[in-house]
Amino acid sequence: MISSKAGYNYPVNKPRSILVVDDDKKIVTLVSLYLKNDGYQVICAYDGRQALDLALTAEPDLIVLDLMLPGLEGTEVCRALRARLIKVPIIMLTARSTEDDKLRGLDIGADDYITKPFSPRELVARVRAVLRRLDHLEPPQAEVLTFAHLKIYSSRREVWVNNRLVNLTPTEYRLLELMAHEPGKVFSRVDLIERVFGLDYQGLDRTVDVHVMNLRRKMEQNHPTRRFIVTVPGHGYRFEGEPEHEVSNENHHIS
Amino acid sequence: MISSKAGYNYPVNKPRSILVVDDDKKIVTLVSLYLKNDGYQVICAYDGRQALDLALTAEPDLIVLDLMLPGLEGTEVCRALRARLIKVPIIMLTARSTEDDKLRGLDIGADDYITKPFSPRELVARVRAVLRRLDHLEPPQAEVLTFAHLKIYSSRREVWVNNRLVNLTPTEYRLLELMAHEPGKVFSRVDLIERVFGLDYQGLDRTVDVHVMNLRRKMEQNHPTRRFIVTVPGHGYRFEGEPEHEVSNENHHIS
DNA sequence: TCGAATCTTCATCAAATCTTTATATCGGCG
DNA sequence: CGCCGATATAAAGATTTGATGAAGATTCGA
Repeated sequence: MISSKAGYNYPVNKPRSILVVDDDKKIVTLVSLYLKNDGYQVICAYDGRQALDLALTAEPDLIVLDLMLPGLEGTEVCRALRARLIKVPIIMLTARSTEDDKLRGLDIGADDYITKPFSPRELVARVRAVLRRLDHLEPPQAEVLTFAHLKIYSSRREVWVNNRLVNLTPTEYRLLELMAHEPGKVFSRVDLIERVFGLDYQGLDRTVDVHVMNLRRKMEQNHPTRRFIVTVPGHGYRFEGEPEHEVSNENHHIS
Repeated sequence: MISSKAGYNYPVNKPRSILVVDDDKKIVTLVSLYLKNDGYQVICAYDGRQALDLALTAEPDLIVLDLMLPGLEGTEVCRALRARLIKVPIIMLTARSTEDDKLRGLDIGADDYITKPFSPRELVARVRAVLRRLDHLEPPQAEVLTFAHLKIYSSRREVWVNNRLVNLTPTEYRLLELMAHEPGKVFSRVDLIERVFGLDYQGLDRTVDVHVMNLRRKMEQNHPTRRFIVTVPGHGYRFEGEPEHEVSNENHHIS
């Protein structure tokens, strides 16, 4: 399997190979140049069919894949690979920067995306970042947290509410990610402070309130009827992952 | 400072005991104060010999240990305990913050260290963190308390009576959780006050009556024929919980 | 170094919660 | 039956808590 090559035990000295796929040859050439300059071996493909073949036979360590390709769409290539349980990291190139495209890329299993026009330098940086992440293979952490109307992509630290990107500060993101990992669990302000700011934090615990408020405001801007973070009076906050969780004490029956 | 009402953090189950060792009595006193305020039982020692004795006889759940001690060095105490395969978690207090000291502390089997001068709050936070880390390894304590027509989800702080959620105030929840942990045991009003509000509570013990009444009203709204909290005239209250009946299928309605 | 983004603190208000007080109820007992 | 101590209940007042807006402090990158 390809992914084993790109993973944990990969020899440090052997150069990584990267498959670059785009129907625009100029782009492929430019990107190859930069990647080679950074010490990678580069394989090229110019359509989807070719890309899929090479992905399977050459077993690259990473794929840079254009979303729109002649013959076989980039998304199809991605899906086909994932369907075969091939976990090689994929960075999507999206022509337009519509949110739809970005989301589509992440949803079908891409590890990262970058929108055209992009600087080759940034692409190289992202390649490095993705590979580094795999090498460290962080404590097994869900890469994507999915709930009704909410997706959290931890590889990019991105949060999407109702298919729209939410611009969060680092603190807000960490708060949300922490709580979303254990939906329903009540976190006290002290819990949150210790795990978001560290054990040596000196400030007031009321600070959490403000961050939660800002988080709510930003998220509910995209989904006014849904409250993701619920106050538990006297004790703290919790993330509600289930869309239909009834929180009233009215006299109705639960099936 | 963190404004958590003293007593809210008191563990429902058995309080943890912590051995604090330092030759500086002022430090011991200060640390003890903070730990007690967080709901721990504290034992003190002022030299290494005493520390080792107490560690063996009192069997504390955690030790806060100064590195430099008269008589027997902290490192020696630590080593001696580990040599006897005693795995009690140890947090080292190191006077200086040289990398050497830190490493030495961790090398000889400490679980964490903190360098002087330190904030008592940070120490308490580290104590909590170490204990939490250990708890994570153990089979988690009863996450759900289940009785006939009553479920208490402690991580969610939710109480369900007859499959309906009951909206409790913090005090009501704590009262119920405390008593439900020992069904049948009679709690005097003073017992309840001390464990729910803390030892420094100033009010009347009659206050408990009111909370019990509110608790009953809310619970019996969902199950009029059942009295969960029974009065024991002249003594206090006790929780009556029958173990849950056979539940074969979740998809039935209760009428 | 400056400026923008972010974080922290603070003041205020409304709502939830807690405590006290006063009165009602209950059970046992002479 | 009426008294007594103890508990239940309702209601009023006091306190605490959380939401929120805004000001000041800090951080970070250009």
